[in-house]
Amino acid sequence: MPAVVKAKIATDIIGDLQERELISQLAGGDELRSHLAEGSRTLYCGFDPTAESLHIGNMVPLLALKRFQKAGHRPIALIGGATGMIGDPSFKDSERQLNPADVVTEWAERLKPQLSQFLDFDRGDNAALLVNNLDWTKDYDVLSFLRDVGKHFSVNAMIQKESVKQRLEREGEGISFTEFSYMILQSYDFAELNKRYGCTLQIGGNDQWGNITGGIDLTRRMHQQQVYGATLPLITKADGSKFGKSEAGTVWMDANKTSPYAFYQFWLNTADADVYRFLKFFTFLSIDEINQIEQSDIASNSRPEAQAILAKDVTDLVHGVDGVNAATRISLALFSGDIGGLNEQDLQQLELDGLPCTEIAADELDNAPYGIVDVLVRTGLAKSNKMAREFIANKAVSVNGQPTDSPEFQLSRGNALIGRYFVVKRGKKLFHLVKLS
RNA sequence: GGAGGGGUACCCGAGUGGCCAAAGGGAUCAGACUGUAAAUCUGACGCGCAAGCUUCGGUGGUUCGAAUCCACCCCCCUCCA
Repeated sequence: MPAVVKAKIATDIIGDLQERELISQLAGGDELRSHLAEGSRTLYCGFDPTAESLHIGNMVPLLALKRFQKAGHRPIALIGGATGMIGDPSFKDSERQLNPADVVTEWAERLKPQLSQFLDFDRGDNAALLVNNLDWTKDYDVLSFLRDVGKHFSVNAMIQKESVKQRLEREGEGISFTEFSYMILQSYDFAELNKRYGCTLQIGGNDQWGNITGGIDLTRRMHQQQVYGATLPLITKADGSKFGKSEAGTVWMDANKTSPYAFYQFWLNTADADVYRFLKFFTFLSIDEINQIEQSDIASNSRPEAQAILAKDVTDLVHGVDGVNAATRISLALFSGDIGGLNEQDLQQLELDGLPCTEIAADELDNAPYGIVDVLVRTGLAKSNKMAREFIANKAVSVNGQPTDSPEFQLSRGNALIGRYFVVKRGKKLFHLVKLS
């Protein structure tokens, strides 16, 4: 175990996180505080490959790692190549299907760049690390594992964990041994990271409490080391709906799954009741700065600025300055610009910037012009012809900035912008670009 | 293995031979109001321009007519063994 860097750590990171309402539970409490105050410590957070991309729900723990790094500690981002093969049962109400091994491998691979972009890997003493728990589990044989690791776990204690209780107690539901073992694997990660890197703190979502305390116990038993844990709250919205979904579904961090524009729009649409909390959760603005924004929004008595700041900051964080520029460019063009007056370059830029786009062969259109109803369905702006007609009847559709009130309206070269573009709008904020090719 | 209860649209849930494309609520979507908020109000919410067509766990059957009755099958829940 590397010697602890004795440099005095100025920031009370736990206090800072608490101020941001980012601490749910602490294992270790005051002792953890002084442990962190004494010097640069190593901490970790795991991310299982359960999808091909991280989503914004994963940002809270990921940013927390970054916050710790900024405070002088060393973060480890762990990819759950092993745990992802098993599936975490914590607070899940039913057994889940195992993902195929090659899929998990592929997803794990995709996590790497997403995790890396947030952390600083070139920062002297507290440069971040990226590890994969498959490295220390894949060649561990069953008998040794059961003897060396399993022996430290009491099933009596494991079944007391709140995270699996409903699976054990609820009628008609069960839990396979496979999922039940998940806790052991994750606990072992903590012990292993403690041994390898002197890692003394694990952070994770609220639902990870049981797994984290499991790791604390195991590390004490295997390595006689006192380690700590902290959980972060589940992000909630004031209106009770689930955080992280837009009308298009999950908001992903992968630009190919959720464009920077859509990402930016998601944050821009944050409710007033949530936005100042979200600034604390998702940005690195100080509490003072956030309070100042809130005060000035209240004082101005008009449209608050907080949403724009949030959207810009978070988009910058995930998609970089180019992403922010693309997103704001589109937003400006669509929401406050004159769509009919966009020039060719603007329109091409909209497409490049990630506005949803559908191509229609131009000669196809010459033979049989597309009615607006068809176009709405084809672009996915309406689910059925019937819906499309309803939208038109409700005056909810416009083409190139011109409201369309007839279902007979047809797209043709004649009414295209620069002869080949249509900006179709449905409702107040849903846009689609149609391009003739 | 025995006894009872249940499976209805995205979710919850009413309906027990025709008046049922199926009450009510939630979610969702659109419009008005606004700030690309919230709240509120209005409307839509299986498919179809329409005539009409396809839905009530599955498959057959009874009937002029079935979500509703009958048979068999599948799944879930409760109690007993």
